[in-house]
Amino acid sequence: MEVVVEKPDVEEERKVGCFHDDHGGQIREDSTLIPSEKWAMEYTSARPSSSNPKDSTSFTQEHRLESAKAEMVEVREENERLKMILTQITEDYQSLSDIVRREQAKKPIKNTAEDDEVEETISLRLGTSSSGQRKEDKMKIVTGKDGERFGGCLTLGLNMKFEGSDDSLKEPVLNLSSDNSSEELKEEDTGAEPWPPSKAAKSARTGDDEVSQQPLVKKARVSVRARCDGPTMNDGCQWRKYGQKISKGNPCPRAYYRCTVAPACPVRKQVQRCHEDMSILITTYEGTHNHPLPISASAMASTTAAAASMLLSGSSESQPAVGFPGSFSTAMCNLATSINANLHGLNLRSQQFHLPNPLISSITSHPTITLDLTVPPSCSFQANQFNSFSSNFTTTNPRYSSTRFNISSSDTNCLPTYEISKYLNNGAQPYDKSSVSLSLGRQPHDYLYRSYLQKIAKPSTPPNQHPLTDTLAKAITSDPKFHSALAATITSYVEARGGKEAVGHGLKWGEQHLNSLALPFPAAPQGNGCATSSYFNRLPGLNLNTQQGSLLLQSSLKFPSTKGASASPRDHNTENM
DNA sequence: CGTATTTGACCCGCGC
DNA sequence: GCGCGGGTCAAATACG
Repeated sequence: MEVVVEKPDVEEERKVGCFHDDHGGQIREDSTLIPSEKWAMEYTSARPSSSNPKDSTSFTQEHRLESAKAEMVEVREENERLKMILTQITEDYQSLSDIVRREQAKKPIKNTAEDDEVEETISLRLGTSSSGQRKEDKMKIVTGKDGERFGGCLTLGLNMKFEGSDDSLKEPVLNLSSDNSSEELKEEDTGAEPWPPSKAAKSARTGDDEVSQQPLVKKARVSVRARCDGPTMNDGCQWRKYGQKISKGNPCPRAYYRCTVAPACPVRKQVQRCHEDMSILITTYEGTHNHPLPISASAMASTTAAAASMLLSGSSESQPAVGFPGSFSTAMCNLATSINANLHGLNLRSQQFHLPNPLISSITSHPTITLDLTVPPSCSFQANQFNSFSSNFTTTNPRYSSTRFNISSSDTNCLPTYEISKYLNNGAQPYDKSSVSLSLGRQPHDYLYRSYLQKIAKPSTPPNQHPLTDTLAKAITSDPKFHSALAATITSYVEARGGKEAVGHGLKWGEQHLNSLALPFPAAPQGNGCATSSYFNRLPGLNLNTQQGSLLLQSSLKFPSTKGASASPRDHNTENM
């Protein structure tokens, strides 16, 4: 990185470029003055103001000098912040490496066949308890306890889920009912959804014999509906078509693909156009990659993994945690973040993202989660004009009231915004009595601010609503799973923004930041919104603004990326394998 | 010529 | 037990 110190006469125009260039250099080594700063010092000292009485613009030059100095200070402060972030990342990386090393040391060396057990962490926890239950359209999800096992970024969501494990996870059985969603199920059934269990059994041929251990277990599937011009979504992975069938109820042929990144990768996907709207492409993923993935592919993979983990995390709903739906929220955060990080760059015609009702289905006893990118959101974030997408998610578990998640994103150049609005009508109420809306995304500042102002201006929140910050604070402090969810969100976002530099840091980054900041946070804050704000504001790069009924968790994380725009998730998908 | 895709045959689970 | 339908295999074909 070369920095050219220009003469003052010509510097004015290039100064900004110098600052920009210097960022990496500052972070890299210089702890003192950057060259441009040095120049500013020399310039200011060597050229006293009004040295030339003839110069009628001396005042202007002096003014420029002042502003230049101010910019220097800002840049220097920014430099310090970036250095702190880098230091923290380095430390986190070290700690994560230690953890991984310890994990590997604990376990005997596994062969590649056993590596497939990573995939089993999904399949072993999902499935019907008995085939007879299918008639009742009910599904039992069985969760395991081997959540500690993880492999690579793909299992991030799953891994995170179990990091926050507690007693609620030890009740592994949950009945997920889709009774109130039969219509949607039918619709999906005529589409690309069915994935008979025979396939899972067949997959045993390819090496993983977990089916023999749990013959009734079905793999989780993630179906993505999106408007797509191309024959398939560019999800960053490499696929080989191995079959095509005309399925019943849909004249459009269904194509079968398998992942060819690794020879023994068990991941399959089905691609089928919706016969009702030929512009909609239905892609169904099954399985977990047993190999490292490029950033572009891991984005989609982590999204599907997060979606799958959200299926799994429904198990925690059987025991509602105090304040927030625990691992479910974690998985949702992972999903939301993964989606945010992922969907830019897919060759989608629409980036509206909608998780319709029902989201979770049990067609052919396969737990399936559908991510619908085709339905406009019903919320106020109609940000399509900003190249955004949003996701609405609604659980249909009749045991609990609607839990709604909204994931929105827009311009990748804009700061991401994590919004948790209407989080619990009453802090004392368990989440299952409340409407929960979680929004994660990137909004243009102006638009976000506008909608934000609208929310503030519109006193739609119930008069008896407790201060949001109280509720959130309680949730964070009382529910470690929400804590984990937040950490996962931050971590996932960091990975998405930081690319290779951040991938591999795992969840520890967000977790540790939260942990490190949790200490001064009162265990049971009482109506102290400032405490909450300061709590988040101390998180590097995160700004939290709280208002009644809405909470903005604004991230301005900046990474010393070598490429100026490489932090954009869109760029991650430009790598097409 | 190597690789990817196509396509008919086959397998298997499930419902009747 | 039989038929149906989804999923996979593998030979044939297409493509670069």
